[in-house]
Amino acid sequence: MASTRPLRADAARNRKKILDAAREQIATHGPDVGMDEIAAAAGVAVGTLYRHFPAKTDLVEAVVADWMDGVADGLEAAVARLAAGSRALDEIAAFLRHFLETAANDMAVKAAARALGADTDPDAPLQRVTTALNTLIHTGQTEGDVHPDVTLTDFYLLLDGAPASRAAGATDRWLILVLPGLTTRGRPDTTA
Amino acid sequence: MASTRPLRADAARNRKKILDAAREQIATHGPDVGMDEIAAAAGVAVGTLYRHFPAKTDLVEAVVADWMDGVADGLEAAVARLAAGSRALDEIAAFLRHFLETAANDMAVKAAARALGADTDPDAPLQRVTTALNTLIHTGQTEGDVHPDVTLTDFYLLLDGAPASRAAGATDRWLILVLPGLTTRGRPDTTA
DNA sequence: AACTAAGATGAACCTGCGTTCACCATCTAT
DNA sequence: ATAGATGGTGAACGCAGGTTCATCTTAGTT
Repeated sequence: MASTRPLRADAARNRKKILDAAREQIATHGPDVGMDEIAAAAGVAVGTLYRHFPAKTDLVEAVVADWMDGVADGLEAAVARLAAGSRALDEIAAFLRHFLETAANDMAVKAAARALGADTDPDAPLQRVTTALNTLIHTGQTEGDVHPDVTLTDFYLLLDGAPASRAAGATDRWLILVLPGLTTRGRPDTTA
Repeated sequence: MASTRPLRADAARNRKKILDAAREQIATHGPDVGMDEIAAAAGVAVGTLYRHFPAKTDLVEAVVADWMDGVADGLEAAVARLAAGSRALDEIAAFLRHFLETAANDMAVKAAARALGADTDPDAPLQRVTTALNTLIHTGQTEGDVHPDVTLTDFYLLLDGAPASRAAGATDRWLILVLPGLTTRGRPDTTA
C-alpha cells in the first residue's frame, strides 16, 4: 500500500485534520462549503488542502471513503455478533437505526459526492459493506425472519434517499414503515 | 388575483415557454443549469427571464409550484374516482406509482429548490395536496385497508427522498417494499 | 398610421470559488 | 549542526454563472 515514501509526521497529522474538518463542514454547511472554509476549520491554509488532494473532488471522495469505512466497521461488528447468538433481523434493524441517526448529517457528504460527479461508493469499502450486509440478509432469511426475495439492492433502494428529515421521531417512524416490507412478519399490530 | 394589469399577449406566451424550458432543463441537466441555457432552450434572451422572475430562486419556485399543481390535479382526480366506487388503497398505490415515475425526473427540481434555500412547497398547491391525500388516507382507513395510525406525515417521510434511481423496475420494487408498512395486510406472499 | 408603454435583447459587470505558484518553514537523515 | 528535500503558506488568477441596464422591438391604443 505505502509504495511511496511514508508521510512526514506533521503531514500525516494535517491530513487527518483536513479529513475531519471536511467531513464536519460538509455535514454542517452542506456540499457547497468553500475550500477556504474547510481549510480554516482544519487550521491550515488552502494550499495544504491541494497538496493532499489534487482537487475538491478528491477530497470529497476521500471523506466518503472514510465514512463508508465506518459503516463497514459497524456492519462487520454486527456480523461478528451473529456468532454470539444474536438474531440477524435484530442486527439489521439496529444497523438501519444507527445508519439513519448518524448518517442523517453525513448524508450531505454523499450528496456532495454526487453533485461533483465523483465516483460515489469508493470500491474497497463498498465491497466490505456489500459482503457484510449480504451475510446479515442471508442469515436473516435462513432464520425465517427476512423475506426470501429480499436482496442487497432493496436495501440500497430504500437507503438511497432515506433520511432528509432529521426530526426527532422520524428515524423510528421510518423503521416502522419500512421494516414490514423486508420481513416475513406483517406490521406489528399497534392498532389502538 | 390579477390585481395588476393583464400581461401582454407575447409576454404571457414567453412566460409559459420559460417555465416549460426551465422544468425540462433542470430535470435533464440537474439543478445547476445556467440561466443562459434555460433562456436558450426557451428561445429567449437572459434578460427576459429576469423580467418575469427577479432571481433564479423565483424561477425555480415557480417551476416547483407548477409541478405541485400537477400533482394536486392527479390527487383530486383520484378523490373524485372514490365516488365512482374506486377503492382508496388502489388509488393510493396508483398515485404513488405515478408520482414516482413522472416525478423521477422532476425530483431534480425539488432538489434544486432546496439547494437554493427556496421555500419548498409553495403554499397554495401544498394545501390542495394535503387535503386530497388526507381524504384518500382516511377513506382507506375506513375501508380497513390502510393502517389506522398512518398519517400524512408518513407519506411525506417516505416520498421525501424516494426515487433517486430511475432504473426500470425500481419503482415497482419500491412499492412492494413500502406498501406493507402502510396497509393492514402484510407482505403479499410471493414466497417462491 | 402614429404613438407609447410594455417587453425583449445581450454584452458587460460582479461576485464567489476552485485552483495555482513562488516563496517560506519544518522535518529528518547524515 | 547542517543540508536539502518535503510540506505549508496565502495572495493572486481565471473562470463560470447570476445579474444589470442602456438600447431596440413590438403589441395594443387613438
